Amino acid sequence: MADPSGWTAELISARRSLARSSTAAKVADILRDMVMEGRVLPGAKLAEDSIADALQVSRNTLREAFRLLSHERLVVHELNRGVFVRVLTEADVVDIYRMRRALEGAALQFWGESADAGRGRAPGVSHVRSAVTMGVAAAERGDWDGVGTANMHFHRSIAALADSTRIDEIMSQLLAELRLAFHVMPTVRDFYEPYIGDNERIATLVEAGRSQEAVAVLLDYLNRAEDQLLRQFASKAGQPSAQADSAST
Amino acid sequence: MADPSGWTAELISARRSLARSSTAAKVADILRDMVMEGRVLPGAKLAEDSIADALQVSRNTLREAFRLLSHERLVVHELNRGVFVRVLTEADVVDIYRMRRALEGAALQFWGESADAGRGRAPGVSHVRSAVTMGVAAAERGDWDGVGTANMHFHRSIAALADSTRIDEIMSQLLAELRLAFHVMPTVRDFYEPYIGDNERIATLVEAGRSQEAVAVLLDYLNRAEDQLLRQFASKAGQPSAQADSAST
DNA sequence: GCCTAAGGTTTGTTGAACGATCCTGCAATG
DNA sequence: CATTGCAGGATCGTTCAACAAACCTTAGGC
Repeated sequence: MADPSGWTAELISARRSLARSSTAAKVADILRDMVMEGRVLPGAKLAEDSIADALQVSRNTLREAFRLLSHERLVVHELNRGVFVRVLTEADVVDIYRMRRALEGAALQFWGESADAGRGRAPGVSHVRSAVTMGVAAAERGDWDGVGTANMHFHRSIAALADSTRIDEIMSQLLAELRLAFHVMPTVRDFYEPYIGDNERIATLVEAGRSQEAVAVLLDYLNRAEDQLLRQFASKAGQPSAQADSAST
Repeated sequence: MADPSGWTAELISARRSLARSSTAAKVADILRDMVMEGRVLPGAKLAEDSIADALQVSRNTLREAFRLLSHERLVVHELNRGVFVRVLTEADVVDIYRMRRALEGAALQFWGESADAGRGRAPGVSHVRSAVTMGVAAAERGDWDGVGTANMHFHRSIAALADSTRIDEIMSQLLAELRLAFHVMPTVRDFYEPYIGDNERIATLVEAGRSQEAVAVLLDYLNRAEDQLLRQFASKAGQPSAQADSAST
């Protein structure tokens, strides 16, 4: 009998394409992407009729999709008024960074105490490094959106050192939330440029198994990034609100 | 003019009862409570028709409620098959404790580094202590459900030292998920009794501002609790599955 | 400018209908 | 006996239409 692992291995890799999902879940995916990519800005109203018409789905299906999104903090569901893209507040930013310090800091610290740290080349560490490489390359070609994307990959790979699906999921949500702030920021370059070297330093320390130092640099970075973002909020405080947009206009 | 703070204070306290919520959200609350209290066991199917009939709501409203619940990991939504109360796996337990070590550990550590720790009687600390008191009293009267509830309050108050609504929320969800395991456990006393003294020790260390030692005791507790729970899973591995219950039977 | 009322719009819920999918039971076959 | 195939029934997912409730906008009066 010929080795079956060849063609059954192909079946295994084909499994992903069999995944079905409900229309409500698909609609939620579409809306989430539009929000995360800034094609619908914070404050915008997601009007049921126009979206249901545009996507050619029933209003009930759309409502299910809204309910699916409501836990992700990208939209806010206001009773009898509808669903809106979240406007991130300063308190949100403070809370998000508080949680990032807890999760990313703990992930890095516990990883450092584990057996893997003595072998600096574990799989998770290579993801940390490749995110740095990606960010440096994007910066060199002036692609600041790409720098931001690489930075998100970097921080997700730090958290992923914890090897926890729950932590991965929460981390994704936190970074998605932060994107809401960036969509209304004057320029992304000003935010990311100062920190490219930090990621490089952290990666090097991680590879060397010097996790306590890596934690210190990481926490320092998170503190500075939080401060910078809050300063952006403060400098916008006097400007008129340009965020009351609607999906129907 | 008489002091208005008396009757306006009553208005303020009555505000909570004015909070409106949609029927879908109310239905989700009812179902969540039933799952968390073990009135519907893990593996049970939440059949649309019978629940909609029982609650006298439309099937569409119930479906919205299911979608509201789907992020909380208490139920699992299977396409074309329905919604089921989650059966917690060993991998779930490992992941939950991994995240608890990250969150509770970080909350306690960062709190220790903050200005509050030198004043061991900050508001959050009193909640830690009162949860301990509550647990000891419950144990003395043999109320082991009460001990479990107090233990949950204890760990939530530890995480709440982080002063983060997101951390509080995640912590609540993690502890709710763990309840799923306890609903199918032979006896809760065996689980909690060994740990009452740990909570006492942690609280005393927190009050004394000795946060590093408190972190060490906490992490040790979490490791032991995880091991014990996993041993319970292993000892159940050969038993027939009594979990394929249905809400309609 | 402020307040009130009326009208229009939108949301939340309901119920019925239909198609797709799954589950169960039974029969046929090797 | 084990496996496969088929039919029927049950359930889920989606759609549609309808209606009531709540909100928003506009117009008029003071």
